[in-house]
Amino acid sequence: MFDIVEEIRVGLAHLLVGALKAAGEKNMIKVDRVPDFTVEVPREKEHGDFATNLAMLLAKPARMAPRKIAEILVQTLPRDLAWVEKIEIAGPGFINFYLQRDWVHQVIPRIIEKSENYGRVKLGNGQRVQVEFVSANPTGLLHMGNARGAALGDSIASILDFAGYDVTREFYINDAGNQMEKFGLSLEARYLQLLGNEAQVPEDGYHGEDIIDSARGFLALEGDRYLAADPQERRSALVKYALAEKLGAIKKVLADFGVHYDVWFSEQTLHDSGEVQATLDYLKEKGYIYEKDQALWFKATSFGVEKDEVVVRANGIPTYFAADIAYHRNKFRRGFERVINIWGADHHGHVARMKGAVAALGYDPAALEVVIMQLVRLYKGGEIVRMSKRTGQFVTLEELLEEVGRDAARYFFVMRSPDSHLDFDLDLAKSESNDNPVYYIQYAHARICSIFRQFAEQGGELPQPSAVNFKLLQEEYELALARKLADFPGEVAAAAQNLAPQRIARYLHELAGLLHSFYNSHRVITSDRELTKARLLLVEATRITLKNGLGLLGLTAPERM
RNA sequence: GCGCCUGUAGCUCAGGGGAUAGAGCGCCGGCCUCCGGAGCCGGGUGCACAGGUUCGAUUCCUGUCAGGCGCACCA
Repeated sequence: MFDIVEEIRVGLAHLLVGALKAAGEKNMIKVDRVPDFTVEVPREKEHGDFATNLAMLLAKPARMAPRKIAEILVQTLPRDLAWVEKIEIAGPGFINFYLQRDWVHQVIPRIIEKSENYGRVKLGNGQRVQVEFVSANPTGLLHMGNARGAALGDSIASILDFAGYDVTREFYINDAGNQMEKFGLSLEARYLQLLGNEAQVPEDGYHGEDIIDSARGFLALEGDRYLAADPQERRSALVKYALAEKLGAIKKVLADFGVHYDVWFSEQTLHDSGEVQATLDYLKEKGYIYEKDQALWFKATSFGVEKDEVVVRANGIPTYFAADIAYHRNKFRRGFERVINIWGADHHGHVARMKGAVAALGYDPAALEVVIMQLVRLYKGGEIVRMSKRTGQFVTLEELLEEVGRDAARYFFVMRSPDSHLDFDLDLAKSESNDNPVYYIQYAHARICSIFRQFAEQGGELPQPSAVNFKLLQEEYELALARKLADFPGEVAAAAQNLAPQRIARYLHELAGLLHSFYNSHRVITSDRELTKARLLLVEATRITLKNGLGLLGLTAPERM
């Protein structure tokens, strides 16, 4: 563990518990148990480096005034704490710890030693986690919702990896079921139209122009020889061709977006391998399946869900839900201890029954975690752009990448909570992309690199940390910067625990702000050689932290901009 | 009607049981011939409303109001 802040917190908590016990033995404070207190970093730095609410929590059980309790605790604490400068009792009964000013200095050599691993924490203990995200229908292009899911899922996966989990990124390909029928009918209509025939894309089919492109591609390859073919055969050939093409396009645009998967999982294979049937048989055996109106139903109500769900239609074809149950069984059988799905808000109704199904399969429903992200609303020219595939009027991820670029797009999607609706103003993103906060962060990184280039031109080399006196860093901005650097591992842990990449985005923005403030107040390279060395390593530690954090969000850390 | 998410500054949004609630955009005013001005510094009567729990609520709970999304033998 390379988290200084955490070490100090735990250390202070132990000391406080010790003091409470000692006071108890002397009958000065009488309580049955130690309350669930916190040691926190106060928001106001006037309140010290760390503060605890222990005394206030003891007030009631000990039947004493909190400030009185605080006094006793402080007196009982060991006196030989060299690293603590002073302890104060403040406000309603906070105990504030002021550490020796330079405690943060030790973080700098640690960061440089850890380098690209600075910020890694051992939260996951190698636990196997699967993150499934995007999983868009391979019948079209990726839209804004998919893009948000891609940025979120990939960042969550990266953060979990950094937090010590064994992460697998997976894309579930919905290449089976009803939509494949519609896909075939839509392609067929376009194909026939291209050949000058009368044909209509079904109303509930796919009306996007990309379907015409696919039909055109098929036509170029196969000519008109499917004109007279059996319609079933014709559609099958069209689907086979278009599916490969669509999937290829999806893979490519995701790669351009910086998203790479470990596993591409085909729904069809679940049907072909008999896993869907086997899963249904298993549930039936367990008594969770019954027949009604010629359909087979899953007893979701046994798991607190409002109503039961059809798993096999009256026509004998299993539903999407049946396949999804089989898919989740497959996931758990592969040994994942945590299964995380990133879903759009329009799928939230699916969460409860999916968890019910997981429970029915004999797995812990809590092992399935679903991050629901609210939908993206796209604005253009002050008006909402509909993203419906039906109208064929949606902006694709590809277009977004062309217009605002990968870094800006990814940062935009990840900077806010998944719970929050996202209004994406395309005009703003296009016309003012330079104002995007991502550049602010990247600029901090580039600035530091620029200093190093400057220094190298003068023949300088980065010093070894052991040859540097970090205590020379006493300016307010220097200390604030070092202090912020020390927070990084804790931020990674918090982001991982809450599946909240926006915490990293905020952290980086704040860190970059401190670097810019420091930069504008002090020069790194000066005639004072010792101070120059210390500052060079301070900004080097900052550069490493920025780069690691940007990496977690899938953003580049440019050396020049 | 039922369920999930959301109501924080002019706008878009972070944050979060504590001691003085933040950022970006926009607006106004400044920045030393010096490491990159995509930067810095200064300027803010804001936590939807009403109850409850608590030593302490903007944060947790309940209700009301408002917005979004679901509630298929679609996926």
